[in-house]
Amino acid sequence: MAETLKRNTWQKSAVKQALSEESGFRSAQQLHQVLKLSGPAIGLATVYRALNDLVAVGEADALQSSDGEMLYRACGEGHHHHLICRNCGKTVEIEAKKLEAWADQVAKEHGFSNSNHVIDIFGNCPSCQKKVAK
Amino acid sequence: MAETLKRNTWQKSAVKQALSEESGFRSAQQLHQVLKLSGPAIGLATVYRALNDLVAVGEADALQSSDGEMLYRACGEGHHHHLICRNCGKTVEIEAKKLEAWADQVAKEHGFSNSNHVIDIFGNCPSCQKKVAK
DNA sequence: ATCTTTATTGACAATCATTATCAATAAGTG
DNA sequence: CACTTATTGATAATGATTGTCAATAAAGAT
Repeated sequence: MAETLKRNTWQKSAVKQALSEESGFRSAQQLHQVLKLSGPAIGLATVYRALNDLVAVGEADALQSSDGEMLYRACGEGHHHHLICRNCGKTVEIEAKKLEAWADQVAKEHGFSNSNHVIDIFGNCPSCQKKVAK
Repeated sequence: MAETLKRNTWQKSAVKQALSEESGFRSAQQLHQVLKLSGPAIGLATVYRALNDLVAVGEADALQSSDGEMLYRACGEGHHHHLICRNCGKTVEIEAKKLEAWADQVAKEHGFSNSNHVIDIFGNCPSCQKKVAK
């Protein structure tokens, strides 16, 4: 019952803002790098904790990358999906209203509530294809 | 070019069969346990290698569990997606041929090659909804 | 069946992301 | 200001997965 009360720290704010300034998904490690550069020193463990808090409160979405890394993205402003280059990380935003509807529909059909979804496409972008075209 | 030729070993067969005898998704570590019990000693690394081979050849599907473990499942009649309960982890397989096509299509439109995609829906399954319905 | 080549194995070390520890710090409150 | 304790952060610990490399054993050739 005792709702362990949360305190506001500049670290939490920093993580939250850093995440919201990124357009796509970022790993905790990436965010830590960004934060280390653009401000006071911040601990890696703290970044992880802040991100987990954000996800718990629903202010961030999380997904696992194909290589086992956890990726985070600021949540809220209506979400879109991404087409991501496996090589250079370049991302293209994708509109997919139909998919949004489809996802919710499927969840309902199976009696699932509060549905969320993760839809991302990975591939090799044009410029990276040229480079690899040995 | 040089197609590194594959050899048949009892270890590979054992992993393949062990996986096919399981109904759902199993981790490499789990399979290793099973194999250690029901047969000659087999190395953990070997299990990982065998599983990766199976996935590469399309005889197994792989996905990441929410706690970062890689899970494998026998057979690979094309890949499908999942509806996953946030609470108990129960998963429902989803067919979505249209989405497969859509994903590839989108990738092509943007000049991306070798496209992959991740489409998963999260929610609270019926039975978990009851429990939480405090 | 025996020899040869080299893919494969397996025990263990090495990675890498993430979590746990725990003393020191600072947020919120009276 | 003083006090309580959530939070931080440096570091150790964990745990899954991959790399290493000498020893082993497929598959083909003799």
